[in-house]
Amino acid sequence: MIEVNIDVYTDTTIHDAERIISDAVAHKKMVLILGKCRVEYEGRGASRIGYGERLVIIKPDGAVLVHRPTGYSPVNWQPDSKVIEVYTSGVEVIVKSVRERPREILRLYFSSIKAIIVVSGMEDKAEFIEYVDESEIRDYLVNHPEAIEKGMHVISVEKPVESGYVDIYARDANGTPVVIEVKRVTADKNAVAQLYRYVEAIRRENKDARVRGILVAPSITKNALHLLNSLGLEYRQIDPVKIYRELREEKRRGRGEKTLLSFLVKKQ
Amino acid sequence: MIEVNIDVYTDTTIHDAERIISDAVAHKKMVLILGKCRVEYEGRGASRIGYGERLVIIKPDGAVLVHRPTGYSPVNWQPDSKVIEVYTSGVEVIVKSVRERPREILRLYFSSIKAIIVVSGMEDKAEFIEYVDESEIRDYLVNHPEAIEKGMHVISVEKPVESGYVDIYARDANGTPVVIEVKRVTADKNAVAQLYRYVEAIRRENKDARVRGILVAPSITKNALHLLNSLGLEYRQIDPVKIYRELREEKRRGRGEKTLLSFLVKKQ
DNA sequence: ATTTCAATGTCGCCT
DNA sequence: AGGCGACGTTGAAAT
Repeated sequence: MIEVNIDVYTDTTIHDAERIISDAVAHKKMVLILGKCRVEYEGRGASRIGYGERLVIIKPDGAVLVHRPTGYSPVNWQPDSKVIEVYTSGVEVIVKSVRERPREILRLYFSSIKAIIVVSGMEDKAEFIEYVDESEIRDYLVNHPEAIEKGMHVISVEKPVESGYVDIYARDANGTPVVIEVKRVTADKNAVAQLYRYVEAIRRENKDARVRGILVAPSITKNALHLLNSLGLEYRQIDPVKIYRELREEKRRGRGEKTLLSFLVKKQ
Repeated sequence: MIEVNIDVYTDTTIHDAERIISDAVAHKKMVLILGKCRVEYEGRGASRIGYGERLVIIKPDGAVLVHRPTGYSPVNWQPDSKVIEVYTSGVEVIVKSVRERPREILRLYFSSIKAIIVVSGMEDKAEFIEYVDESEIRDYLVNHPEAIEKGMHVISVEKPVESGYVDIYARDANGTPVVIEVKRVTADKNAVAQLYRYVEAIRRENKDARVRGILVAPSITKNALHLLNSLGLEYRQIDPVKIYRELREEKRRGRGEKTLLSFLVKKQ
């Protein structure tokens, strides 16, 4: 198994720095450089910035980031680059990063280098998961009520009742009213109490005790489930990630139908 | 004079790591952390990512960047944050960054930390200079309308209309109104739609259908050109690099003759 | 403080 | 590879 290895070089000579960086880049390692540099960029745009102390990151895939001491975004960068040349003028260490398509060149001129950190064997295979918010889950369930239960059909969304709003008000296959409360994260006793209040409100409205209450969430705490059961309410598990992917898929499919006119009608 | 100072810590215990990072953040130093972590984000959106080896940057202004081994953009970030808490569960070092307006929380859970680099006294006062931007191209065309078409004369610049601003409002050799939209990069359908909206707005204003629309850009996408043609609009190609050089030349030439008044008259 | 518009936007997906 | 739309867009200028 490969292990992360980190080499730190401080107070190097210009020539050592050139060799160390050059070597690391050649071996597709990640390099961090802390030093004073000026930067020139030319490509889609063109810019330059004089000497300042900066953090430069060169990633194994050729991405280059020049960070100033403040701010979220790099002052200069290269999203990726095929060729990274490292050389020296005798006085400065120069890093030249070239990107094709679009043709862009980034040049870093280091007048002094405080530290070089070379990192090899970094591994990050984790999947980035973006999940949906509650309203998106609710809208998805409105469009796919069968995901809650076969034969379910939606009557209204965000229906106002005494104590708030019922996320989804529906009827099941038998025509029995159903109050559906949606949570994006683990449901707790508060969520159960909320659902119960809404169910009671609808029962009073309908003068009918046969109103079901369903709590829809990715998970539920033990205590909340116990309370739910004792109140005669129900729980349906959903997978937000699955819904997220379904939504993405739907969005993607919908995009295809877009016509010239629909584009023009669209604001901006 | 303050000097840049760099402290590198490797193979620290969880508790030492917590103390070092906490201390550095408190003293508004820049911190680089190389280690294995998972990340949770919640705010405008919500995301999580499991354990992976990453580079985390905490800047003196509270900006936080979580970088994977590849790619330009951080997998998670905080543009700036008022509060950064560093603590430990005994097993993990946890960094919690909170941003107000919009309320966003970023949590990093380090299961192992390979290296901590603390940088203090970084100074970067250099000014970032961008050579040609859209407004410079626009101003160039305002001063050289013949570059667009012989006989063209400018009526107004940044003329406000319903849906935005017309870059250049002009009349051609025949006196016909012309709406000119300038783009510094390849024009796409958005640019065409924008121009079309402005042309329509001017037609309504003038109660005159004889309004020309010209999109000025270094290049245009195939679809955009097709849309442009079907809407009866026109395209003129310009070369930003050439304009950049002309501007340089003019600036150089003009420098000698420049008087206080000529400068004051000049926009911006 | 809010809104609007451009961006070396970047990124991912599709043609 | 190029077009197209979305983004936790970011960032700056104008309101």
